[in-house]
Amino acid sequence: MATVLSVDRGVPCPAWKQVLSKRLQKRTPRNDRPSATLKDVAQRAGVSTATVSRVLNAQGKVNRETGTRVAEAVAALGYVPHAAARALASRRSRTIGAVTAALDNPIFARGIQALEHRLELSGYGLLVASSNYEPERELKQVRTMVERGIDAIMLQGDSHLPEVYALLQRKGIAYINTWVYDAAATHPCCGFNNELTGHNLADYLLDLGHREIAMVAGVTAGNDRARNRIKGVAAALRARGLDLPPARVVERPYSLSDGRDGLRELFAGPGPRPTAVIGGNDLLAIGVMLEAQQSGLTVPGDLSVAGFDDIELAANIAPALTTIHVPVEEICTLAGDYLVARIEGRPARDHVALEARLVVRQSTARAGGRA
Amino acid sequence: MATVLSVDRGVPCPAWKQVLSKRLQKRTPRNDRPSATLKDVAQRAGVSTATVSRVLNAQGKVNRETGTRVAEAVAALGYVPHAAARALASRRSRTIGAVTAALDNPIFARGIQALEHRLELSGYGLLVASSNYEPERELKQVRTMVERGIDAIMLQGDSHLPEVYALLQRKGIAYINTWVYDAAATHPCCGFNNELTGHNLADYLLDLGHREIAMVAGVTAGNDRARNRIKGVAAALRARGLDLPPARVVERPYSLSDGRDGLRELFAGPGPRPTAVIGGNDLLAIGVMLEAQQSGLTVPGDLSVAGFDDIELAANIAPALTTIHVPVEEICTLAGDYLVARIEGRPARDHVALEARLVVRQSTARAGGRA
DNA sequence: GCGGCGAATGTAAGCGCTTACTCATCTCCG
DNA sequence: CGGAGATGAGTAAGCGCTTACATTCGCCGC
Repeated sequence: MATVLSVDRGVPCPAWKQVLSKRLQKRTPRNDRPSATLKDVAQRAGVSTATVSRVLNAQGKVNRETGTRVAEAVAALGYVPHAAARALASRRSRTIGAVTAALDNPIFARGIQALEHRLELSGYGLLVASSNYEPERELKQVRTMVERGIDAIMLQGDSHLPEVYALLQRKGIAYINTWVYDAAATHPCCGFNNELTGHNLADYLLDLGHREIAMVAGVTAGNDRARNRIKGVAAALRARGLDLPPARVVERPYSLSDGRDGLRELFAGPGPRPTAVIGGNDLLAIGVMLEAQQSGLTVPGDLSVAGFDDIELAANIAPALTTIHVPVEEICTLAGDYLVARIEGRPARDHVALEARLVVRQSTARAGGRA
Repeated sequence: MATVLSVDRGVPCPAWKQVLSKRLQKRTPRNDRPSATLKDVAQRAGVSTATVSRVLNAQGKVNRETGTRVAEAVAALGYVPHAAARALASRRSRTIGAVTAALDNPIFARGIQALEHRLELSGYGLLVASSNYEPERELKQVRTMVERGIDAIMLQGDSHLPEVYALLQRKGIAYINTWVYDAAATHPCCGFNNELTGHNLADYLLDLGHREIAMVAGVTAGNDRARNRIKGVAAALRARGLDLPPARVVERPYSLSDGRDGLRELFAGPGPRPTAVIGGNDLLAIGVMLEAQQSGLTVPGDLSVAGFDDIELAANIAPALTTIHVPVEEICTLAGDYLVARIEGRPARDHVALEARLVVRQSTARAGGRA
């Protein structure tokens, strides 16, 4: 399709993994120049290490003048505390982990970014990993994060391998499931009711007169959110005496091309063509929309399309996408609030509900009516 | 523009920060159930801690049978090594840092994800932070990462505050600048020549007959890549006796709406309207394209648009975007290779050039010709 | 004038691991 | 058959901090 034209000039063209180099680096032994330690600071300031530690940790209890002297020593020596030593002695690493399904879905990336901002405020670092929606991999990642001594961890969804919960509980590590809300959940969570949003979105399409509704859903294996969204849609249809047969639900990961691909499969299916397609997330929905348009259909004239998430593109593409707005920054910020509170021994609400609202735009219209 | 319609049902609708809770958590003292330590494992296996350590670190030197016995003890106790202790004793944290400009630009998120994958293979964790293109903030983040004991760090671009380089060098921490390549650079780098890609892209448009070329560039303050792309474009124009006056370059962050906004400003400027606009990255370019289309222009008929990066959307949107394909996964994977090699004392090439190719698609056409 | 108290600081015991050394066997040759 | 060299395992000294506990000292009330 796309012509690839190299107009490169001057720079040699190395293939993947072929590289240029100027010189080889010699091994730099760690430990080269031993950095200043607490002891050095203490010596220079003429106090004990305990006092320096107190100053650094702002525990009050220190004479103003002594504090100043220490601060000067710290500055003069360019002293940088050694986190591992601190973690070992205090049994706190001041790092929090987050395992996300996929960083390359912008909605998740935004969440991670929001969490990082929140944690930065409280002086925590953020260790990330992406599980690619594979539970086994998630477990492994949680495990290595636990080894790394994270103080708390943010998870996505609530269907995790039992070992994940067991490990976290055994180690007394605070955790929270995000993107989901269930008042009756046994685990802390912060998010919204995915099934309900699916239900609402389907209701809206039904109200527009659509009867032939299909979905390009996310892959449900190990993904409770995808599952629940489908469940909600199916329930809404059932409530009106309609059905959501398997052939009307195709599962795809989460890219634009997955969405395009999904629509082609739906159209190849048996029975009447759907008049409305719900994407399991905006990327899928937009993929569906682009595929429809590029195969000559108009949206929403010939096909209504809706999604979940409300990524930036949803509001900007033409036609703008009707979708469920997910307050991802809020979810992750609140999750950060929760984790920090738990670490620091403050009480925290462990079931937080946020609202994911339907945002009607131009990609949906009455069934049958052309635009 | 967009109607917001709440069809929420059942779930109360808390405003941002308003939350529901089921019960308050009691403080869980850390240290609750002291986890098994090396010593416990040693005891159970009837060996010394040194032996257990050797087994865990696969240093050979251990009898097969002893090894098995230790492994059993580890499993039986559910032993998880304590990374901080390990880091303190070995002076290696097995974590690497990455500070990116913005995680919510999908191209960067993909890079981080690729890096994480690479590091996972070698057993390293990834600490992330996003600087929002603010040098001061980057410095602060590098500093806290250094405190956290990262073994190495990946940076974006090559214009960092001198304190950043100084700190890293003083601490003997390996680092690499990504997204840039300069054979003569004093710092390790892995990427491509941004100026050259700007030059190539402009040449291509000039070859199509465009003379009125404008840019919606990234914000240049503290961003060498944005600066160099502009520089390349300007050089190409100059080489053909043309000019790139300040009014023809507007700077915007990196979102779709920034792109739309940028085009409006360009159109409001003096002189003839540009016939081709280059976006400082694909998000900006696509924003430009959407704005043009939604204000009644056709792309590429009335306006040619091109970008940099080649995000997934570029190939899928209509018309598909002509852009510079940036091999971000390769860049970050190679950067990971480099950092791991340096940490482990292996030699590594410290100037790696990759190619960023022009990919011609449908958003550009001959000047004057409608489609 | 003395016991007592609180504030400011020092002392030192670890936190859980790695690793340089040491030591005991065992193997293999001359 | 003695000793050099391997090999496998143990001993113990930290790594750089935090923190419980001890100490010092000035000051107050009676």
